Amino acid sequence: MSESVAPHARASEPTSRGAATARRISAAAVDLVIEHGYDATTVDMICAAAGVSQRTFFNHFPTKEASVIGVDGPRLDESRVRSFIAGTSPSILGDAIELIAQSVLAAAPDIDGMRRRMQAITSSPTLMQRQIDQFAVIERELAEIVQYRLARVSSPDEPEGDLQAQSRLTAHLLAGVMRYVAGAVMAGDRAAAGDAIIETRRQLAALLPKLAGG
Amino acid sequence: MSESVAPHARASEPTSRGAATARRISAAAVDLVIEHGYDATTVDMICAAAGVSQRTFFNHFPTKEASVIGVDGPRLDESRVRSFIAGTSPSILGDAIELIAQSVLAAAPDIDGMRRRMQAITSSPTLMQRQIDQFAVIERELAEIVQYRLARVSSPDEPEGDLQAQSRLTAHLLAGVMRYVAGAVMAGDRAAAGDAIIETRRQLAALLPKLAGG
DNA sequence: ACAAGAATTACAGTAACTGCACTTTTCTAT
DNA sequence: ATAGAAAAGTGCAGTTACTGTAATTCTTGT
Repeated sequence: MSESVAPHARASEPTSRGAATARRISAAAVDLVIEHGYDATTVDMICAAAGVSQRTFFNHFPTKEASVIGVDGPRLDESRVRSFIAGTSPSILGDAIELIAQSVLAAAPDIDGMRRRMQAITSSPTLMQRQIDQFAVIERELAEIVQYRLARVSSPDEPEGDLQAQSRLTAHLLAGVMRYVAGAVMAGDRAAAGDAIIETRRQLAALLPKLAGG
Repeated sequence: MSESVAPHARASEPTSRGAATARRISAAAVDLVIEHGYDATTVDMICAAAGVSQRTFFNHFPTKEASVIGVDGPRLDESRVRSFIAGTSPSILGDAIELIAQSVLAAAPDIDGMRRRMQAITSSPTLMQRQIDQFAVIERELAEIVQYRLARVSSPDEPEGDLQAQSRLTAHLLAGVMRYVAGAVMAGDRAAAGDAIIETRRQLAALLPKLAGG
């Protein structure tokens, strides 16, 4: 049936038959979106390119968008979370940015594939928006983690409700920062994502005292 | 044809014929979404309730979503922007929150209608997401405004590029804060939106020094 | 080899949205 | 007041994303 199922990029997992076609579909989607743009790419086109029926497409991906950006957003790395909570650096926000960035990077086994996907995503505001939304999913998780760390630098008589509110607030703040980073990277302000993150930490360090009113 | 076009709530503008039907459609949409939920409400249902053809519906609203949340997001009030820039309060973030909140409130002539719309929006995660996206539109505008204010509390030898980056960052941060406020209001943590804003300012004042690393 | 189960498929249908050509209503100039 | 222009509304046909159902083709353990 299928002539070949991509002879390259077979690094770690055996990946069941189903997952293989999912990757084939996703790859086709990314390619077509890069070539024609998101709106001009129909599901039928993707199916034809992947050698698959439309119904199979929707068995693997809930939406056309998902076939390009992926089904699941990034997850926070368990061990990195632990060291974040235990961290003593004065910049909680900076540490959190690092935590997120490292987790995302760690979850990307295929660098080249990720680069292409990024390229496809930047071609459409819709996709960029969804990508950002995906990041927001870890917000709740993040709020919980920040609360532990925040408790250590707070005065003991501060009510727990405040601490919880501040943690949630921090998580939303972080989402804003990540959004800024994403924007900076996509706008090409910085060559690599790593540079953008370092730069953002620097700006943040200079900015926060002003906002807080030093 | 239409039995009556809502005999109440005719306060200020004459509002051309076209705008009137747009309001009729939107009102029908909000009502139906509150009753059946967003997904279970079809465009055809809205059209029937508004006494309008489907084609007319899409002449007034680009999407089904727009008929519920509105076409345009909030705009910043001109005079309030001026006094924000001229402000001397130590909390820039706090002032900015106030600016946004007041602008949004000022743009809502019909309190009861807004309340109903809010109720409809909260019934669906999709709609909530779109509502938040709408807020993001003023981000660019906000970044420009913040830059003027930020320039006054920065050292004169700080490069302008940094100032610009920090302004943009602040705008994204603010988007995060507004998102938090929206979430708090919708979750019913606070009775009124005004309370939520005041409370958020308080939490922010306590939080920022910790994040900055005092 | 064969039965159980997963993967894929065709088919038919719903719902959002668009372009086009047409009718009706409203506004404006005389 | 009335004609003519402009705006608002409509019907229809078509595209595209997405879903349910039931039949069909692999894949795999024994």
